[in-house]
Amino acid sequence: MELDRADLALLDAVQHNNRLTSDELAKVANLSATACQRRLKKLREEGVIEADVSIVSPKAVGRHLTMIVLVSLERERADIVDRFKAAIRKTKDVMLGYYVTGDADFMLIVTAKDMEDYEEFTRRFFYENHDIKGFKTMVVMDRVKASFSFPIQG
Amino acid sequence: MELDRADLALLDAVQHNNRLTSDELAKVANLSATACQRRLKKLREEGVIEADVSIVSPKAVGRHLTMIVLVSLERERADIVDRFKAAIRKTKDVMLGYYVTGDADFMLIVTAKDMEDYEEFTRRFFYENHDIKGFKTMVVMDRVKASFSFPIQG
DNA sequence: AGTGAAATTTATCTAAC
DNA sequence: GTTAGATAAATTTCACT
Repeated sequence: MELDRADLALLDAVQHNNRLTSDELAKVANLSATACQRRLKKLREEGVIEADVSIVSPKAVGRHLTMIVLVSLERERADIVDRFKAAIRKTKDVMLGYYVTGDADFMLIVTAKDMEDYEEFTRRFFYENHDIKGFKTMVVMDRVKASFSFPIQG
Repeated sequence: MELDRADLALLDAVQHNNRLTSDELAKVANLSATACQRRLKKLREEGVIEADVSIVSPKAVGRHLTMIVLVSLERERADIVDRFKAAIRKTKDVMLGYYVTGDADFMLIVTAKDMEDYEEFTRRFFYENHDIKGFKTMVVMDRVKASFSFPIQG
């Protein structure tokens, strides 16, 4: 899908705040409110906007721990990789999961209520999975930034 | 802030989709639409809901590369750490930034248009910063999961 | 306190052009 | 792409438990 300057301006606005009214969006895009709505509808239909979500404070709902986990598989075979991807997708404790090159095969961001909860997760997710060679956990001390946004037309 | 079962149900709903109408939310929370709106307003004011955003497809706007970067500082001194946190916050290329324990001091998720763009970022962000001992980049081959949500009451 | 129903305000959608 | 009118949703008010 081709994106013009107005589309990019709208995307940049809603990736920071998707509760702006059409009138507010009209100003940033220099367009009418109706045009903005039509464009955003299309951007959602085309998958340029993948989702619209509220970012909930993990601490406020009792997820006091966040972990960065680097995972190495026994073999980087397509079926093994795919099986692990499926496991990531269906496991709610895993917030983010990336398949990467380099020292590790996967990087996960996992939330847990406490250390016991995390340990329970690792038993369930890692120790019962024979495809996994090993994993390394880094405990998050401070979430410095979690903007889920990136430069649009910069 | 104290959260009851209805609050948690609302949070779980909107962390997956914040464009649900109050009538739809009323069903999931077993409450009236008015009550849902009031609760969500308070959850936003209290910071339980930190933000409401659209998740934009990085590829669709030309951010074809995502990198996981593990950063080590020369010394883990408070002022150095704080200065680096400030740099993270003001740098738009950095989507996520965590201060962590373990092998690295920081884990960043960075997007870039292409390799040249990423290299330019590393020069600007890392090589000019004398507090940084080193960094290790892992290229993302597949973003398996990016839900930004976690289990609520589970 | 927190709820829910009705009235008001506000925003969104559906045409028309 | 816009403007204007119809539709729908979010706020506000208020009576209630």
